[in-house]
Amino acid sequence: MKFARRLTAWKSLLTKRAERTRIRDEDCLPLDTMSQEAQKSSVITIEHAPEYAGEVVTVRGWLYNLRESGKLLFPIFRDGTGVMQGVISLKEQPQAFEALKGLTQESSVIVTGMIQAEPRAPGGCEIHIQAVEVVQKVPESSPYPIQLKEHGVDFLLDQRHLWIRTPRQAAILRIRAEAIRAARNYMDAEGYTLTDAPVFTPAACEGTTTLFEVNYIDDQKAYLTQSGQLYVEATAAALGKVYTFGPTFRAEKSKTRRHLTEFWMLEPEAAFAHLADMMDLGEGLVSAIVQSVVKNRARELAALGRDVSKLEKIAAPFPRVTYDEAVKVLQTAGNPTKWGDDFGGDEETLLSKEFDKPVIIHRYPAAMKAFYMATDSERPELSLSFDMIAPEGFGEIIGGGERQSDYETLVRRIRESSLPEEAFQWYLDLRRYGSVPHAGFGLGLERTVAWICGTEHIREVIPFPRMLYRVYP
RNA sequence: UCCCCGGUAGCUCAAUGGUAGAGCGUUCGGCUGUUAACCGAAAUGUUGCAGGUUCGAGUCCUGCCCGGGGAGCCA
Repeated sequence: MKFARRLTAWKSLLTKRAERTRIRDEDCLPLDTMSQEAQKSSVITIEHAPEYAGEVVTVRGWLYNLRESGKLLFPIFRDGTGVMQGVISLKEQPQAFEALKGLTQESSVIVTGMIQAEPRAPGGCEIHIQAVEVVQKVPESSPYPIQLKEHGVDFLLDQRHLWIRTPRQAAILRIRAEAIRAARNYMDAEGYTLTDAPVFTPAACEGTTTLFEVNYIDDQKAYLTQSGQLYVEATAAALGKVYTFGPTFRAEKSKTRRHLTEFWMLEPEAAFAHLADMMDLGEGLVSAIVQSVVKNRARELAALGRDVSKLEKIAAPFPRVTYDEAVKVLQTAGNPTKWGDDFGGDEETLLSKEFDKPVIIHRYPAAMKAFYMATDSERPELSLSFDMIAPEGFGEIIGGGERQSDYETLVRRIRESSLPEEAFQWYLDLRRYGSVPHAGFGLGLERTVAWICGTEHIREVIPFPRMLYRVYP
């Protein structure tokens, strides 16, 4: 009902805007009218502009801001790779001056001019404009809604399709891409094969209350996956060492800065692997991701104002404490946690503040972990599980452990968890036909990227966040 | 589901129960080195919705809607 109401509101808002935004023909220039200057000069991206000092080049992008000072204009252009200031005087370039004067924010432009080092310009160089082609002028009657000033969260999320144009958001999305690339490179180099888990599933992997139910063909019900875990166990028995990387969905009624209803997980699984192997893999993976971002996305981290010295310290090995020890640490710090309690956000933050690296907590009580988790043979009340908590209070980024490989125990755990046994027959086959010890984990991409970027809220690190009561745009 | 905070111009926010305002953006004018430029002027309102109290409600009361933060749960 809430969605329906909001959708109606959005539709009327969009209709109103469309009425205001009728674009006139004279606002647009066909691309074949490119000036002779533009046709002669080489097209470059702003990130490489300093390398072209002294040369005449063409930049294609959008007008980010325009400062006017009489017969002198200072437009700032952005092209997705960065922003660069331009300068133009009425006296020297009257035609281009008129084209730029009064031009509205986010109008699309093709600009030709000479790159010059300029200490007074943000970024250290600027373009002395010789020719401008306005590809599309944003009409004054409906100016670009996002200004160069503070905005509220609700407004920005409604404008997410435009918000991602701002330099800060663009930097975050580039860091996300780098994190994904680094993670896949690391997993591939470790001999893991990428396999994909289905998005439609017949039953729950985690709790049943957080499933998104969808109508499948012919009145069947299906559910959006909460985790690729069970499928990756099957492919591990087929290929040995595997991982999935894809979206997962949880209908948790959670409104916190750490939650999305749709988020991406990287889930490795290896046959004949044990808890310690996965803790090693997890710290190696996280180190590789962080170091790759530090090395290849220094500009973006600087744009975010991130303290890179904290990230530079992130290298394996990470500190490891058992659940038993963690409870003692918390109690010593005056926290009321008792043995058997799960750790909430406060407890995680308290524990992570003890270290300047992610901390691994292992061997949680079996009662608080999922049905497929193996138990410690020496202390059956403990599970062979581990979590990795990010520093600086960014919360749990990895959860995993060794899987229950015994058929009878697994059947009993499925019954105890009130899960539909028939839906898990294929999964139980993995214990009928050549069951082996195996282990894996899930790494939450957005929480990891949020920590690396130091963002206040996880919603900024995914292009189009899906959250409780928000599926637009 | 529960607790706390909020909803006023396109945006960010003001406004002892007593004439709804400012800055930004937009429009018009000025300015040859601006840094979210600056200076001058103009236009812009169903104060989330519905009731109630009152001579009078943006302000107080009740209900509802919407959003934010957090708890539980989780990556």
